[in-house]
Amino acid sequence: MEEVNKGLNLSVIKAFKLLDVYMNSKQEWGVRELAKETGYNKTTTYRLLSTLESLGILQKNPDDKYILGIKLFELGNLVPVYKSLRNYSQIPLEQIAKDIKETVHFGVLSGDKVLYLNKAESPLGLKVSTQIGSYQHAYCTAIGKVLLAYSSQEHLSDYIKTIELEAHTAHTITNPADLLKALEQIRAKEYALDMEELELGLICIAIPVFNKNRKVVASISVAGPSSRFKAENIKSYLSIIRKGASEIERHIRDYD
Amino acid sequence: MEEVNKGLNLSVIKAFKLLDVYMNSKQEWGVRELAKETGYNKTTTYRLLSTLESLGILQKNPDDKYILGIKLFELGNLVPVYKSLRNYSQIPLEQIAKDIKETVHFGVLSGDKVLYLNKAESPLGLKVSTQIGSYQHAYCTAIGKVLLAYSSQEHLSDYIKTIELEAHTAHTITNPADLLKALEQIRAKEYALDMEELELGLICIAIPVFNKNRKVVASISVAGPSSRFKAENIKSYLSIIRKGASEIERHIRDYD
DNA sequence: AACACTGTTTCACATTGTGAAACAACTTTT
DNA sequence: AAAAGTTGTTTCACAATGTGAAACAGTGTT
Repeated sequence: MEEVNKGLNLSVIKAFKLLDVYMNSKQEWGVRELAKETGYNKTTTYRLLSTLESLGILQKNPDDKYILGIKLFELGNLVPVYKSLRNYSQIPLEQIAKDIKETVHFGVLSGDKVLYLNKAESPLGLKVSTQIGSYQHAYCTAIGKVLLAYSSQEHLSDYIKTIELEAHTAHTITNPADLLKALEQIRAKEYALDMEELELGLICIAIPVFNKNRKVVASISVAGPSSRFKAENIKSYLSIIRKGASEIERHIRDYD
Repeated sequence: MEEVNKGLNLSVIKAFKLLDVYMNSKQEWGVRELAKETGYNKTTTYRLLSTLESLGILQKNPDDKYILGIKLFELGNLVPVYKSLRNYSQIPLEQIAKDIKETVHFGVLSGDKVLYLNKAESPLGLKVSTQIGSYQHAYCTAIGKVLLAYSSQEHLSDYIKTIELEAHTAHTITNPADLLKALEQIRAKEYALDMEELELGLICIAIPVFNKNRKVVASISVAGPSSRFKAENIKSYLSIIRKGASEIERHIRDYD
């Protein structure tokens, strides 16, 4: 229909493209609404949605809108990829969140973006809250910059070539040369700062998590409002995060 | 092919049936292996797997076996169903786990089974560890018995009629009349015990979580080895769990 | 060298999915 | 109260799409 989808099952592709729509926007969709969004015929959309509903992948609201169903939650929790990372990070992240009283994130580089695998939220009312399983740009987050700093030379040069460094705030790094310089500093200091580069008022600090071959497999960050995040705290924050990181590292020594 | 699947998309159904196989057993499957398991033709299976792989729903191991992919993890984390329950339970569960030093589970009744929505693990080495998103029989778990005890009369009589009360240990309740009597006691005491009914050496205690209409929407359980779980602790455990439950109840008053 | 496994491609066949249009059950507008 | 919007759902003729036996192409084992 579009390109050369050699021998792939078109219906299945369509079904998942329907589910994909839920990633970027609303939680509830009607038949015609989804049909317009995807460009599929109403009837086709209707039947795919009915099928997904019969499987529990989608479920219907009282007002006939479709939302993502429990079966999908269930399947998602079975995914073994990064599972050890997710499991072993849980308790250390909670400890860090408790000690620093800010939200802690744990992520890996998936393609060109940061994938958030786990988190532990700040006990305070004003806090950062991110969706586990969601993605964020790498160049304007502390986690992302750590992971970029320690990724391979080829991946990095590919990244620089292809990525549009979009300004999210006045502090976002938008110049490739500046980004490379920043990454070099991160490698030297073994931590990254995000000083309101993604969002005004939001500051993050991140460090790498190594496996036994000193390959960086993930990154931990602490994120909080600029009102609480003072320069004099960085040192103590780093030692707390590093303690958590080495706890994780102990368990994932063989991770690759 | 099987019954009257009025107008449903067969390819999509097959694709998800392939994913379903991952729920009950292994994490890695080859093409022919999955074909045999599902009864589908090798070629059909191969093409469905290729399609799912191209979507990131599955991914291939170095040895050509398929495992569940990140995309599925991502989609699973988007599911809004029970999301508020999951979110608001996190911190109270952690607090309970910290206070009691045993693993804490949080679940709802989904169909005839207990669906585990969240957990907080014991800080100790010897501990219970359950897969979030997984299911367990209701009649032989503390959470399940609580949820059954507070479910509607119709649902309960349906349950009793259809469910086979299989003995997992010598302590499992296998007689419908005994189960009904046990549920009655649970309603009277507002908590349930599982004295090694699912697994030898495993003891659980569970209480209901109410919404503002006094409808039970979930249940919290504490699970630990019989060596640590003494009768004299029950009272103090209950008060700790109840504190957590009321914390959750405060947030989910309107949940239905 | 023969066998037993994998995953993959081919090709003739018809089952299966398709989409315009009609329908039914609703709100909102006239 | 009628008309014009919505919505989800069903119909039906048509062919595109998915199917599966068999052949192929790799690996590892006997």
